[in-house]
Amino acid sequence: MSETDNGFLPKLAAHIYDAAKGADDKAPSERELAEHYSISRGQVRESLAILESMGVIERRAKSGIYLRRSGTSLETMAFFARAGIPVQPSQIFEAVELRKIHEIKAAELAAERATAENFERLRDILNRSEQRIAQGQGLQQLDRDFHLEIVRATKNVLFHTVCTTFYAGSAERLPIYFAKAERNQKSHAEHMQIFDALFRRDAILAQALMNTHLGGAQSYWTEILETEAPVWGAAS
Amino acid sequence: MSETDNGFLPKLAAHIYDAAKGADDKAPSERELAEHYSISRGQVRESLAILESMGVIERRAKSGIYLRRSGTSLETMAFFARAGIPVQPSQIFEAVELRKIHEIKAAELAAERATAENFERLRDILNRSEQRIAQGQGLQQLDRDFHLEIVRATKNVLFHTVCTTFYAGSAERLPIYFAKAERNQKSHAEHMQIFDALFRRDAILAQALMNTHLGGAQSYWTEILETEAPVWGAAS
DNA sequence: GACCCTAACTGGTCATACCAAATATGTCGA
DNA sequence: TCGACATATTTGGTATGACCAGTTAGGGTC
Repeated sequence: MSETDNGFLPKLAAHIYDAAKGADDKAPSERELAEHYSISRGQVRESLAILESMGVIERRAKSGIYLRRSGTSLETMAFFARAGIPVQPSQIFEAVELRKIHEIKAAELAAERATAENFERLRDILNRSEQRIAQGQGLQQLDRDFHLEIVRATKNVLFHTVCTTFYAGSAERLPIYFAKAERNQKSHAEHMQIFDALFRRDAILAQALMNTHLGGAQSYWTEILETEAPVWGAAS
Repeated sequence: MSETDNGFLPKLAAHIYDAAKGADDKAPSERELAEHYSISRGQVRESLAILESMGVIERRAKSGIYLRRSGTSLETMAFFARAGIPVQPSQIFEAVELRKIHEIKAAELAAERATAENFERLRDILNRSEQRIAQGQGLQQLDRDFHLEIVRATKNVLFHTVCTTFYAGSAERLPIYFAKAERNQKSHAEHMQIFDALFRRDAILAQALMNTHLGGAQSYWTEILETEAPVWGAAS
């Protein structure tokens, strides 16, 4: 969740998921988990309290711990992805649509509000993107940086937080998209165009370009969702 | 955060906030809190673990518990509001802007995707709004229902979840807006117009109307933010 | 007044125990 | 054979007490 994330929580969630999915959604008992990780029951309970507050599990008194697959909040989705728990295909489609809603508007606002610092960062990201492409590597991380920097340029911190959470939830499946070299090049070229539009403060053009840019990704994912099973985000 | 919310968490958060704001952001110790609520230290620690995972507090080993005012995630803001902890004015402004981004687009999508069920619910909300206005009462709850029903009509569950969280975070200050009768009438009239546009599947008009509708609220809050201190959401 | 040492405080962790409800097990009778 | 009932076990919920090792504050010294 926050910076205090110690890494144990996703591990525990993944453990519970693995054990629960084949056992009627029932997770191991607190005492079993404590013994498995060689920690006290109190520590297990602290972690379970957090997982319950996030809607990942449900604790029924005198009965057991049960996995909840219905959690659809942003934070929960991001957490699921981090823990390697697959999400529902419909959730992915919805996330992509919402991302489009956010970032087209972000492009418009960024064209108006971006400062020299934002442009500098964007330029740096584009330069490094070029290098990575020259080396034949995917630019999933830089793609994320580029888009989030545009959101940051809107100067709306809450907006940035929301979008960051979205990317955290999709981090697992971005590498699939950027596996093909042609997609990297196409993406980079479009990023360059968007940057130019932003730099020239052309909000209309920036919106249009972002629309096209994300539309391509959207149709790609739509296609994937219609043909493949939910293999992304599978447990490592 | 989720349905398991027992009501103790907001109370504890409010307690910590009250004690910490005048003491260099340092909260009472675990042992003090345990004695104050007549529960064991373990129970206190479970609650504190959740609060920490939400970014509300920070626990420094061997030192103490400290209030964090920087938490800007959606869930955290909503939680702050529920616990009666005032948020920063800038956060309110950002939330309003983000709400505008969301709901204008929601109006467009709803015009295309709304089903008979959605229209039925909207009609019901409008009817009840009329009754409330006739009785001279504010329609903060019905306003929320109206806007969220439009988002629901987009058929994007994640979208609806995000917007619901936003409203949860602003529930404390809505009554202020709807205290004046003229604002209620104006709001209701605009809702009627928006409904007509949606029903006629006129996405362009629906967007425009929603833009105007939210723009009015936005300028109102901007004005408030510039003139008043952050009194909304004050502890009850 | 600056500095240092010490004692109290604090979060982190563990072990143990008891409760009561839910669940599993085994027994007995039809 | 199978259903009904009594019993034993499991499980989450909660509380108590203890120890550790840094942090912090107080007191005393120079």
